[in-house]
This record gives sequence, C-alpha cells and structure tokens, in this order.
Amino acid sequence: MAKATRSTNDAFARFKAYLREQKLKSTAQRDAIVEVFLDSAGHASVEELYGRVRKRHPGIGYATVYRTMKLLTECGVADERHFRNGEARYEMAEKSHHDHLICERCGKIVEFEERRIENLQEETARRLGFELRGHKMELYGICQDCARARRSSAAKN
Amino acid sequence: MAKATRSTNDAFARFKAYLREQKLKSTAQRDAIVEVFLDSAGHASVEELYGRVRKRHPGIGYATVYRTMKLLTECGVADERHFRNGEARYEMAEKSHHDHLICERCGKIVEFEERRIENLQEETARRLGFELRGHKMELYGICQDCARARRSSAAKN
DNA sequence: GTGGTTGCAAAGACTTTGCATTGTT
DNA sequence: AACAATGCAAAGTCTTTGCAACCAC
Repeated sequence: MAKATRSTNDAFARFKAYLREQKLKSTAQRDAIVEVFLDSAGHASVEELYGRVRKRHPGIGYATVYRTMKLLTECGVADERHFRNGEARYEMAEKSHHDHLICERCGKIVEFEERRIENLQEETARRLGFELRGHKMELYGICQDCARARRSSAAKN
Repeated sequence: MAKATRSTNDAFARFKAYLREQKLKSTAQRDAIVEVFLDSAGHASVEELYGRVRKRHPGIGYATVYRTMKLLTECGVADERHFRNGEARYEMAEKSHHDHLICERCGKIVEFEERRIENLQEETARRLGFELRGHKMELYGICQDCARARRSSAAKN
C-alpha cells in the first residue's frame, strides 16, 4: 500500500485538480495508476506500472496506463524521460532539481542534486545565447557494490 | 562531398580496421553510409542518413543503415544517443567531451564543452561511491533567434 | 567457391488511435 | 442523458531479423 507522504498527497491532489479543471473524469483506473506511480519512487517504465496496476485492477489495459501517464505528465506531476534504450520512464516531477547516476553493471539509479553544476549550466547556456529552460544529466559509472564484485571475481583468475 | 578532415580520415580508417579485425567485408554501401555520417557533423538520425545515402546509392535499404550504424558504434566511431522522443541519433564519438544545448522551439543543437562541469560530475560520482565512466548532459532552452521571433510575434498581439 | 552482405518484407518492441461499450457527473 | 474513459485490437513508429540473391575475398 502507498504510504501517503506529504508529496504524494500533493501530487495526487494536483492530479485531481487537473482533472476537474479540464472537465475530465475521475475513475478507479486512473486512481490506481496514479497510486502505483506515486508508490514507485520514480523511474517506473510503462511495463512496470502496468504490471503492478494489474495486480490491483486485473482488467486494465496498456492504453489506459499510457493515457494516464500522459495526463500525469501534462499536469506536471510526472516527467517523461528516455534513458539509454529510448524506452520511456516516468518519475516524479516535484523533485525538480535532481539528476541521475546510473550503474552500468547493475542498473541501479541514484538521484543527486548539485547546485554548482546547475549554476554552470545556466552560465553556459547564457554564454551561448540561450535562455535555459531545463536540462537532463545522467552520469554513468560503476557503483561500489559492483566494483567490489568485479574485484573479487577478478581475484579468482 | 565530404571534405576529408583529419578526424574523418581517422574515423574512416578505424572503421576499416575494425572490419578487417572482425573479418567483415568492405562494401560500397558501408562506405557510402560512413561517408555520409562523417559528413553530417553529428546528430544524424537514421532517417536523415538514409535520405542522404539514398541520393548517392538509390537502392539502399533502411536495414543496411541500421546495421552499419551499429558497426560504427561498436568500433567506437559513432555514439548512439536518445533525445527527448527516444529516437536514436548518432554522433561522432571522437569529440568525447562535449554536451548539447538544444532549442526547444526550432530544434537547433549546439555542442559545448565545459570542463568545470565535468570536474564536478567526477567529484559528485566519487562522493556517491561511483567510479565515473561517462555521462550525458543536455540543456534545453530557447535560442537567440527563436527568442527574437517570439518577441516580435508577441508584439503583434 | 565460401561466407559475409544486401534489400526486402516480415516480425518485434513500444506507443498511439479508432471504436463500441461502459461509467462519471 | 451527455459525454468522457475504458479495453481491445488495429495502426503507427522505430528498429531488428529471416532469407534468398548477391558480392567481396
């Protein structure tokens, strides 16, 4: 079950408000998808969301998940991103200023925030004549656990 | 026609060497695709490459373009990247240390390099226990031309 | 001649859309 | 009752794969 934190409540409320504004309807399916998404701590793919929603709501179709995630993106609760293979993943939009550090071996995704980098991004854009609107940054590397695993397997050879 | 710069020559040679190593064959199609790619100043999509190669080599198929770009990626001449919509684009891998600034309005892509950002990325990864292997950074904004265009169209209203 | 390569078409993965039915308001 | 939402299947993208004909070595 979703633990209702401050931010998930806000997000849920924002989604509901968006539906009202746009004269769209609340449905059990939409609620279920949004709950699962908010519960998923970000970086959920459509496939993962579909899988989890299906447990709670077996009849649901892929199309509804896609459509709902599009709504969530429109209302600013979710952000759509494309990682290495081009498949879409969604994350909470709230945490606006964070980026990703991804382990190339185990796929672990760590979020981080580094204001100094963002300042330099702003400065760089300005230098090139752009008005900065957003950014995307992913660092790829090997995490501690995997580095350790590699060392011990190397030791065997 | 391709102006044969130092780096395109190197890249072409590297590709040829890779073919030899792997006991693969040189063909007119592969040569044409690689030339067009090297000529394209990076960020070419498969569709664009296909279109340009077709002028020179009308019978060519999409599959050959995909297969050749995969080879170019394997041998380290090209890098495959996914921008906002998940479609693959290829760029020269040589220029290892540069990132992208993309206009959200006209799609213009500007490359830049900012060593100070890279240093901070390295530091950040280390702080989080990662051994940094690579990164991807895209800044999104509005370019000068588009900002100007927006201002003048706003003036009409 | 051998074995990789090509172009085509078919198949795949991911996503969107059309439509009759169902559900909210 | 009106009209949006759903689920399904069909259609769309982008990419990969199977295969017979073909070509480089």
